[in-house]
This record gives sequence, structure tokens and C-alpha cells, in this order.
Amino acid sequence: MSLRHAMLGLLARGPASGYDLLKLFEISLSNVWPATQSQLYSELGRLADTGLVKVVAEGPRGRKEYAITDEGLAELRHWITEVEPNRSRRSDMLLRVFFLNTVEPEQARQYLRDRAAAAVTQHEGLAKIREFIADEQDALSVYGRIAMEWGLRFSAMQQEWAEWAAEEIGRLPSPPSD
Amino acid sequence: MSLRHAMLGLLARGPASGYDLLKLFEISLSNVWPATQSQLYSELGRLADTGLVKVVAEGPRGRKEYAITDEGLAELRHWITEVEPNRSRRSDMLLRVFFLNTVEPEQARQYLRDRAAAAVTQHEGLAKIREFIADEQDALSVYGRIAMEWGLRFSAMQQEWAEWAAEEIGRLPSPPSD
DNA sequence: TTCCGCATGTAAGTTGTTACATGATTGA
DNA sequence: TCAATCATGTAACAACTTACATGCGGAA
Repeated sequence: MSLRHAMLGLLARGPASGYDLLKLFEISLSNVWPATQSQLYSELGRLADTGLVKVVAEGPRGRKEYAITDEGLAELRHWITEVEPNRSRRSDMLLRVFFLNTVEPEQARQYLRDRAAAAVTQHEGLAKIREFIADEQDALSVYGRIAMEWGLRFSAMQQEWAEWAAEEIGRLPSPPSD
Repeated sequence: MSLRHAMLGLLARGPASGYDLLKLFEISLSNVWPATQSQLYSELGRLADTGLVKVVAEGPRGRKEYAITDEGLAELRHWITEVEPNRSRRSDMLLRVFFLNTVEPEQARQYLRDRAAAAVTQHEGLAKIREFIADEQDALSVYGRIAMEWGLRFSAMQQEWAEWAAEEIGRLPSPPSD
């Protein structure tokens, strides 16, 4: 049910079309809650049916501009403050770790080294975006910066962990067993 | 497609029934890749159809014991070493952060304080499990300990971040605006 | 003998992905 | 005029969730 709230959150900033929302998802929410075009259009229909958003303007090429309603804003606030976030997250990266005993220790180390490298790349990417945005004042709200900080800390943590883990494996070179 | 690999990974340790797998998921994989009973049974059927596992014994109450095949093991190893892990993870916790500007700053701070508290609880839970397991020797493989360490570091990071962020908000008490 | 745990399976519904399909407008 | 972008929608499929349905076997 988070897709609908992501859409309400974007519409809380101002009216937008399905196409606008797609672009907004791509540039600002792609790392947190990716959404496809077909998902957005069908969900927009449902949101309009339940009165959480409504069409406020029609433009060229069949463009329909939607705005959040009072009910929509109330629902968004309810979701933010009263609905407990999901703690469970699936991670196929971590799932592989559980099964590293089925491959050669050297492959296991390589896997972890690759994770460390991926974390570095991710961290660099975020740092670059932050720099870029620092120029334009206020381009990112306080909350945008807080989310960005999460990403930076997460990728730093992952890098350190993966490097530590790769070392850890080297300490007992047993054949793939179990 | 990770569910099938999670199942192959568990079967790589030894034969098991659908029921056994369900228990294994609950106790060891629930935080990394949750699965429901109906998912497991239908996926077992598909795995058997494609020859990645096979029935090796039948027991009381219609029990069917499955074992991984050579093809299954090859597929598992291929997935571990050659398939790039998904970088995108959905986080409704972080999604809410993006929209905290729609609620009162005090509610936003409360949200972040709650995240910090949840992280502490999670960290304590993991630390307890680690202690408990340390008693029984070898109950957790090297790789199990590495995964556990990820959880500990992740929850520690999240706690620190949430506390930092809650402070950050206090520094500019603006009304809820866009 | 009765209850709990073992054990399997199906159905319906939701969410998410990929692909198909179509067409209008605008700027070069 | 022609290509890129704007713009919407549908269909088919895959993954996941929740609920329903049934019945055996073993231990107290």
C-alpha cells in the first residue's frame, strides 16, 4: 500500500499528471520506492475513485492533472504518523551470504569484495549528487538531506562490513562443505 | 526469483520436506527472505518440474522429502557467484522521511525518535540471539555470523542516524509547508 | 480419546514487471 | 516534415499474501 502514499506525498507538493509523477519517481524516489508507468496510471485511477485525488485540469494530448484532496492529505498524514513502517526487508545480497558455504572460499571472498566495491560506487554517486544539489539553494528540503544522509551512512556501513567479512573468511580456509 | 534460490540453499544442507523448509525459513531466513507456506509448496512443485530438486523419500502423512539435484546445486552456485544482487530496495520507512514536511515538525521528530527506539530494540534482539547461539558450538557457520554482524551494524547505524536526524529537525522550527 | 503438531494442497486477491499499443504536440 | 517527447492506457504474467480446506499420527 505504499505506492499510493508515495503518490500522495508527491501530489502534496502540487498538482501533477501521471506523466509528471513518473518523472518525479525516476529522479527522486527511484532508490526508495521505484514505480513503473503502468502502476502509476492504474493507481491514479483508484486514487481518484476513492476521492483521495481529483482531476483539476486537462491539457493537450489528453493530459490530466491531478491534485490531492483534503481526504488524501489526511490519509497521507495518518500513514506517516500512525502506521508502523515495515521492519522486514528482503535482501538477496544477504541471502547469498547465508549460502556462501556452497561455493569455494575464494569465491565467497570475491563476492564480499565485490559488495564492498559496489558500496563505494554507491557512496560516491550519492556524494556527487549531494554536491551538485548543494549549489542550488533549497533544492533539497531538510528531509531530503536527512534521507540522503541515510544513504551515505548505509553505503559506508556496507563497505566496512563487506571488507571486514572478506577478511574474516580468510582466517579459516576450509573447503566448501555442509 | 530469489525464493527458489533460498530454497535451493536450504536443500543444499540436506533433504527436507515442504514443512521442514517452512520451519527453516521461519527460524533462519525470516529477516532476510520471508516466505509463506503456500509459496513454498507451489515453488517446490516448480523446482521438481524443472529438475532442480527431486523427491527422495515419502513418509507418514503424505510427507515428501526433497533433495537438491546436481543441476540445482549448479544453479545455486551460478546465482551466488554470477548474478548481480539487486541494489534497489524498497523502504517505506525512508519514503515517509521524504514526506515529513507534510506533518508538524514535532511529529516528524517523534517519527525519527521512534525509528531510533525500534533500531535499539532490533539490535538488542540480535545481540541476544548471538549470545544464545554462542553457547552451542558451531550452531552458526562463519557465514551465519557474518550475516548476523550485518544486522548488528545496520541497526546501530539506523539508531545513530535517526537520533542525529531528530536533532537536525529541532534546528529549524518551521511550520509544515512544502 | 483427544488434542497438538505434522503435512499438504488450492483459491482468490494484491502488487509489481514487462510488453504492447496508440496518438498528439512541439521544436529543429 | 520528422523525430523526440509528452501522454495515456491495456494485457499478460510473475511474485507475494491471506484464507480456506483437509486429514494423519503420536503423545499424554
